[in-house]
Amino acid sequence: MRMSGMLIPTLKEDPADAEVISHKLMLRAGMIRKLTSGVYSFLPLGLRSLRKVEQIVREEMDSSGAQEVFLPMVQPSELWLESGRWEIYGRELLRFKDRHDHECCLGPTHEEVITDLVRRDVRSYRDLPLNLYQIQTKFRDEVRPRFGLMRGREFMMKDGYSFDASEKEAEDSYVAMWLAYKRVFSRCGLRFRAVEADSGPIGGSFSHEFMVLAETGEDTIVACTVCEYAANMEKAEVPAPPPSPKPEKLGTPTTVKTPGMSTIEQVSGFLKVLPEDLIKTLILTSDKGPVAVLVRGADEINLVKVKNHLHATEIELADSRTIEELTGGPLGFSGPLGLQGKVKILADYSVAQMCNAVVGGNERDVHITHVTPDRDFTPDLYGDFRCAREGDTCPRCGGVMTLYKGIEVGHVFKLGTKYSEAMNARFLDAEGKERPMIMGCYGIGVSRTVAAAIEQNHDEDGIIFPPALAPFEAIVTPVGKKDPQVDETAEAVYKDLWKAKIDALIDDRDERPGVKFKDADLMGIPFRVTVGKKALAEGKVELRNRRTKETELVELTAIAKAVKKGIKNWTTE
RNA sequence: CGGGGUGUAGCGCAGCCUGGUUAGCGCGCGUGCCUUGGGAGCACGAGGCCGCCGGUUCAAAUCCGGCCACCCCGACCA
Repeated sequence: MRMSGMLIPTLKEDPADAEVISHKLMLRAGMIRKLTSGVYSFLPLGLRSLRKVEQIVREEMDSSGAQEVFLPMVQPSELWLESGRWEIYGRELLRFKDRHDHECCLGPTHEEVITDLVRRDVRSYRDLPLNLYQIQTKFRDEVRPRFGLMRGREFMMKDGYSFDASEKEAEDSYVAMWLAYKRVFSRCGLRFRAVEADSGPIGGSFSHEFMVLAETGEDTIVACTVCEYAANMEKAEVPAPPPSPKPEKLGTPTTVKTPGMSTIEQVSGFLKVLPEDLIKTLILTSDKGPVAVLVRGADEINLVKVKNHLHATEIELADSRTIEELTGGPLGFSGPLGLQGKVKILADYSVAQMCNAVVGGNERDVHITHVTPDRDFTPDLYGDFRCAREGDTCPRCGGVMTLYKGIEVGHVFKLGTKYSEAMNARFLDAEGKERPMIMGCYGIGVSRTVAAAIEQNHDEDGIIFPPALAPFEAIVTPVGKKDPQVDETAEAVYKDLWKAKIDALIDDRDERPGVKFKDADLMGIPFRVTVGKKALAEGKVELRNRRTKETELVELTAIAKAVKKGIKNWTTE
């Protein structure tokens, strides 16, 4: 393509309303423009990158046996009432009425539509397994859209759904998608990890998130430095530490006045003890009743773990009134002593090892020191209820765990029979028995993947696209406008690159070299072929790598080959 | 939804507190000259419902009230 005729409105300055780097750079490179909050137009350059991701996804889905379909974006309320999600989905689901007063919504996801489609036309186990996917715009009316394409309301998503006749086959479908996703993100040239995610009531390892590693990620990943184990923070297991003997001599519980000291920092500072010698007592309410959870003062409670342990669907920190009713003391002074029998007490494994700890006194301005678990109180159960920390032990291999920030770009999830039961998607098995299909769902945030690639690959000059996602793989930059030989050579090089099936752009604008170089860098084109008088005198052109900034002189006749080689050997550190 | 902030030319901003000529600056844009290896220079020029509605005033970008939009923090979130 010729740059002179293209709409690539680059900007010198950062737009004021962009915060994260991918958002700033996509706006500056002329890839996207905002229409309204969380809704973006794709300009030619942005669309080309989006299409690159789509194409990779398409190829990998097709080659793993999935079939592409295209489902409606406008959906009738009936389907959502049937699945039960019309009531529970909340305001993220954009609802409206058509001219006949019919309730509709914009599809935030397509379980209902796909299940409806399949149940109408699939009756026999002979038609299974079936794996259908689409690449389409989704709309989720996010409470707070932010960070450009990272969390938009309207975004491009690949969503796929598998239908199987047996658990075994459903697992096969899941694994096939898991492998396809690994290939997709590898081909995109991204540094990523597939991490175990919370799968709620289904349990097991049937939910994986694909995380692009980037400092600006909203999610925290816990990964082993030795083995392959990686999980998101909600899910990351923390194994019970080996039992350690308690000292012979233990202090006696002593009541102390701690006026106005309700936080861990205040109490530990006031009593001159370390936060890890405090026991934090959190009162929670859930649909399974109230519960008290104990963790060490330095640890964070993991509500998802508690929720799963209780088999609850809702859980939250109790309000001050509930705390006073349950413990007799105000918020900030709860402790395990005297709570036994009143409320179920769960304690993190690490609490069992503590001795001479400080706990709340269940009374205003009172704490109790020298409390030792299992002597002064006994929890109903010890378990894994805290968030993992840097340096924790790996639950698989005993290695050391470390934390990363990540951007979720993909999610594979075993759905089981949740939708097939609710919506009656059944088939006849070999024995002629009617059974619900077993489903899985698989998503890739296509537009988010482009943004994540930029978060991971940029420098002070702009984007550094991996060739697989770059809007163009190479840009031909003639410099020295007055020289017809330069222009003619640049044209010839440009045509050579196309002949070699390289996605090439030629900067044929009447601009000074500096402007062309800056724009090429900003757009993140991986390779720049500079055609200038000096090198041309020797029959050569310059080939520059956007990432390494290294330049080599290449014979005119060998330039296409050199670019090909560069693309093939591209590495992201 | 709670808290904070911002709306002035395509982009980035000043002016507002302390009301008063034709509302400024940088970038970008157009024309001409000049220049051509890292966002050149000079000259001329186009471009503004000062977010919207109302109020105060002889007079409002500026003061007051309401509304809207957008951004950030939090809560929320498959």
